[in-house]
Amino acid sequence: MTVDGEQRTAAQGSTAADLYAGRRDVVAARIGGVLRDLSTPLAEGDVVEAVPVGSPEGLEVLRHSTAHVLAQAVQQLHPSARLGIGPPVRDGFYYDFDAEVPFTPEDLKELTAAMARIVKEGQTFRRRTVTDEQAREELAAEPYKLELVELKGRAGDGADAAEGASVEVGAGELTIYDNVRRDGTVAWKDLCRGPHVPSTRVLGNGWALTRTAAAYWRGDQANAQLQRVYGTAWPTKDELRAHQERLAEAERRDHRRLGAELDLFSFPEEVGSGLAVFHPRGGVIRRAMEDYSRRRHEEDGYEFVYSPHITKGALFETSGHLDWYADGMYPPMHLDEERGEDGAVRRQGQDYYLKPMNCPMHNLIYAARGRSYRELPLRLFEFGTVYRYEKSGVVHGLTRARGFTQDDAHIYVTPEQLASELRALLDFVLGLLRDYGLDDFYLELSTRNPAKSVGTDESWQVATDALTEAAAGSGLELVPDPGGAAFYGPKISVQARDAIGRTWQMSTIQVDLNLPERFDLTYTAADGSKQRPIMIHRALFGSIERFFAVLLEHYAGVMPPWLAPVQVVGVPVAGEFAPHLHDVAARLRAQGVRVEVDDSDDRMQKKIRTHAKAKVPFVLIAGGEDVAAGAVSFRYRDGTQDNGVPVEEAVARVVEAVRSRVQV
RNA sequence: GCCAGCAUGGCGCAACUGGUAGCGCACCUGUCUUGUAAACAGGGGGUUGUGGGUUCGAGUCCCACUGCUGGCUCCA
Repeated sequence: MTVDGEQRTAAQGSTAADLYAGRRDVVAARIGGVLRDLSTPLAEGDVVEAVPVGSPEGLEVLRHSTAHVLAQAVQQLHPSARLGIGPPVRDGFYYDFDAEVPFTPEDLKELTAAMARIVKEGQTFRRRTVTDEQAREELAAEPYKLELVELKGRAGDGADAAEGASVEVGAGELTIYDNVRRDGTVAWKDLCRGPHVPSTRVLGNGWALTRTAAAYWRGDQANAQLQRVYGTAWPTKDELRAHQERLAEAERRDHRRLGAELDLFSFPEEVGSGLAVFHPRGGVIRRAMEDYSRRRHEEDGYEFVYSPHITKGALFETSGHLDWYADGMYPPMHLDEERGEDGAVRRQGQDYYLKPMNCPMHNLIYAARGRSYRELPLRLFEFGTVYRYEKSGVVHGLTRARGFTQDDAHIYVTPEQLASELRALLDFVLGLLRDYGLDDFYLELSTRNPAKSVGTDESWQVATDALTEAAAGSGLELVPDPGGAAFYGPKISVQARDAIGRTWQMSTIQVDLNLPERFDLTYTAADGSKQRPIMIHRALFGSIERFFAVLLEHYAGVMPPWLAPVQVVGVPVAGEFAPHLHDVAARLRAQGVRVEVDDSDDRMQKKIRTHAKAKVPFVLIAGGEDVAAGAVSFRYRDGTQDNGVPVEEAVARVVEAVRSRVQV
């Protein structure tokens, strides 16, 4: 047989476990290309590869096995709990249960203790094949597992019955895993495709339960709600700790936390859920972001428009938004209705809606007069604030708000212009994102969902082809997202990875042949005929508030100087040196630098601490030596110093850092 | 919207099984002021998210609402 690329012979009846007896890190084997348990007997000619616990597949096996131990613990402590699905997920696993009483944090502690006992006991996972018949019999008390068995019998193989279901029932035969105690008795069993680690001991102490949550059976809101327990699992305790440290780092960067700490924005309860107010310091950052974007758009041929926040409902009937998204819109205000004394309507009222989108307004601007092909591409841009009635459970800081401002542009082109405009647009978008400090991207192509879309197949094909071509031209990885498009057209979205590796959906570019139709938009072509323009929707930040949050988390609040609320603070070593710093500050201010001098009666060390915590990019310190030399001393945010820098040079250094938008 | 948890001065937290609110930072006042992350002293500030209930008595118990957190569903 072939073992990890080498020819070897093995005794009759030996297993993969025998081959890797000396390697404790091997948790499974790939035999003939299929992931199998180590206990699998080998046959002549088998091609065997080790699956180490640290490999992506090894981690999945480890995590899935940990999920089994969790389920065993749950049924041990809560015998009436019925089993749902328990797959591995990123960094860990979950298992869903139909439990009479929802789990509490205390339950989590008890479950952890019960799991630790099972792990320590060293139960082995034993695989056996069962017929559908046997499975139905053995799982008579597990209605959810039965449902998976039934689904397997129907179209497909059941693996697509629900997210994660593939770990329970694979293609072909059904298998049940018994958890066997040392004395040979069966502690617990579960319908499962496997494979599993050989013994619960392998799990060691590299796992932890993290939280409980509710989840709908098979991911459908119409189904029963199950109790989900999440956990994380790693090959070693050190790796578990490292993972927990990464979570702690993400928490330290949380924009909601930094927003309060740095006095940038808040969500007053009096205003309403999901509605932010920006404080002066947050306002500076936001304005710097917007100003730069505005300038770049001007340079790239965009024209700026403005539109109201509220409109009559008919506009959203024309656009189709009321058909598709009425639930996500704030309910209408019914205005102007008059009734007689008999209660009968004398004058018909009107429904007004807060706008959830800017595009219908921009279409009206386009349609305000006849358009010539000479005007195209016509690029209309607006920082347009929109309002969406997000469901209460999804509102999340600035990243999922009920009121937010899109940097929204609609570009009207002739069919001939579409391809080149898209290509240029993608360049423009990526370039601008890089200027804000993001530089690791991939693209996603969201295509038509037939159940949720309007328009002809041809128009969707044209639009999708144009986007695919533009994406290919960028050289970036393109991930398909079938059915992910909005109702009016396909889209490319730019996904950006931040400083700690998380990905965020940033810009979107959508090609739309449907709204121009609905709004009956036309232009006069060179031959005098009326033609239909194609519309491109694009948002670069998506939402300014959300982009603000992403940048804040990306930089962990340590904003590059051009975005920092206060760019320079002068700290005199003693009060008598303050005038020197005020002179320096005046020179900086004349160059547009946001600078303050700390005249408070704190001691110098305290002032440094204060401004370090505020993450001010440049602290300029001046004492007797600096004044005598006509210099200042730099203290950077990482604690490094550059002392005795001549004032002229210091000013130039700060101005250049701001101008070039570098991080310091 | 659903499930669970949480809500105490601006921020972070404390107050045993119900006995009438305290600390640190921040803020204000005064004194102090020479080299890179916290000088010292004093002071002000909370009807414990809102409304109702139980109780002799509620920050602590119950109900509703509002908001937040973590998931699920959703995200034009």
